[in-house]
Amino acid sequence: MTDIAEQLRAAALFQNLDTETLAAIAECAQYRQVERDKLLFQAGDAFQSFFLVVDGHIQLSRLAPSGHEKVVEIIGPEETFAEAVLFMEGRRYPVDARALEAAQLLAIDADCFNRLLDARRGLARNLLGALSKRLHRLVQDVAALTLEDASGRVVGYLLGQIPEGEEADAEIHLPAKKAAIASRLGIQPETFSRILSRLRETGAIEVAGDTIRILEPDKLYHNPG
Amino acid sequence: MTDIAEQLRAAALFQNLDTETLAAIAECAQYRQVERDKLLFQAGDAFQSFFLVVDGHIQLSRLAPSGHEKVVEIIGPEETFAEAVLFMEGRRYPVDARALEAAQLLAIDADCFNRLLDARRGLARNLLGALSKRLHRLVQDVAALTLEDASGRVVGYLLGQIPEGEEADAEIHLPAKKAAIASRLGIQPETFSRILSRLRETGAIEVAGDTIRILEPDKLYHNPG
DNA sequence: CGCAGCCTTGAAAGCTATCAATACTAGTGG
DNA sequence: CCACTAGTATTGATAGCTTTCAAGGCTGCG
Repeated sequence: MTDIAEQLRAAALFQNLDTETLAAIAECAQYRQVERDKLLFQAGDAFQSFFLVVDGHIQLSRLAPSGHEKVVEIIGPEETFAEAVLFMEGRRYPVDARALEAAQLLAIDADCFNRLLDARRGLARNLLGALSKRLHRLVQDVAALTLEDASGRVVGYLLGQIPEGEEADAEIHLPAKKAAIASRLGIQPETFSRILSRLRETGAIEVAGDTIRILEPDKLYHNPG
Repeated sequence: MTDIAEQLRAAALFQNLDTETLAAIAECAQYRQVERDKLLFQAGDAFQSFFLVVDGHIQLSRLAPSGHEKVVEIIGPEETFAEAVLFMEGRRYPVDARALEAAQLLAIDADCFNRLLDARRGLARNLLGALSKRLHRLVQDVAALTLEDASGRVVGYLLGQIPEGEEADAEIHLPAKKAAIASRLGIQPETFSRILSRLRETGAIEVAGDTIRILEPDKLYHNPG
């Protein structure tokens, strides 16, 4: 098995595929580096490939007519993005993709992958699963944006970042600059900072740079602004 | 071709499928009526089938811990919903589905449809297309919720409701009670009402019950609260 | 006619954004 | 090793938009 196929296997999108199929996909893929703060693609660009993050973090964002930027998602290692564009009319990327730090990616060629899609059973199913999961997360985001206030969204985000099986005394590493995370949560950086301060003052969390330790999960709730 | 197959063909999800495949799907489907305000399913219910709206409108909503209800989407005739649940872990509906008015639906059995998915080429592709489209819309929603204020979202919604090729003097019929649409837009009914009033006062629109006429599209913009 | 539900309108309170200034951090160069 | 600088984060004060609470108006139906 090639190096690339090995990387692919790590992604949820490509799990449970036979080695032959993985090898075929690997033929469609090639490595790509992006420097910190560089654009990988821009909203409106013609769609050529989708991506698997091998190392680093990529930020997907949209620009508003007013000039404000909104972070839609922050993608980390072993996660894929832009797969959905394969099936969208127009075949253009709907968002900007920017590297938050120097990142290594695998670019999977759209046309090449498309040909595999009909031939290989299970591949379409994997994609459907991946899209459904993303869909579900987005629905949750929309609900959070309207049902919860800023504190609630921050708390929800922190809880969602807790690593598996580490409920007590969890330590979270923020995957991006605080301003980017604030945007992802639909709030201003200042508000994000203030909310963390309040949580810190109540003894719920401990903040040290981009590391946050959850001390008392119970205290996270009911901290209105 | 059966009556059911004919209905299926209307949905974007089942377009460009050969008649044999359509007939096979029709075998998985059966009619279902829902009375006004009745629940079709509830968040947490075991997933058994997804739906095509033949007539009427269905509202998908989520209940917050606080007891508030948020409308995620309003589904009209020839549209499908809950397809994504087919591929989600847990196999439970993530939202409530309620009829806004007496509605007729086609319920497509999940297990039955699932078996077709592997056998029939093109079917998976259609699903992928449908999910991608929905995904894209949700991303736009998320962006709108954070990039635009309440007026901007209302205006965006109105523009999105304009029927094809009717740019000038368009007439819009609101598909649901104003309170439901307000929730969909992430605002309170009072705010929705006030924003429509302001647009009316500026001469941009004309409101008569659930019918809205766009008089001067240019005036829709730049009407801060 | 009268009731119930929905929508509209008004006034006040609350949350978040904005503007502004100060700390802090990391990387650079003297 | 320290000073400097640019970017990032925090903190403060104010303004603005939206929500909330309340009351009045409208419409359709029994």
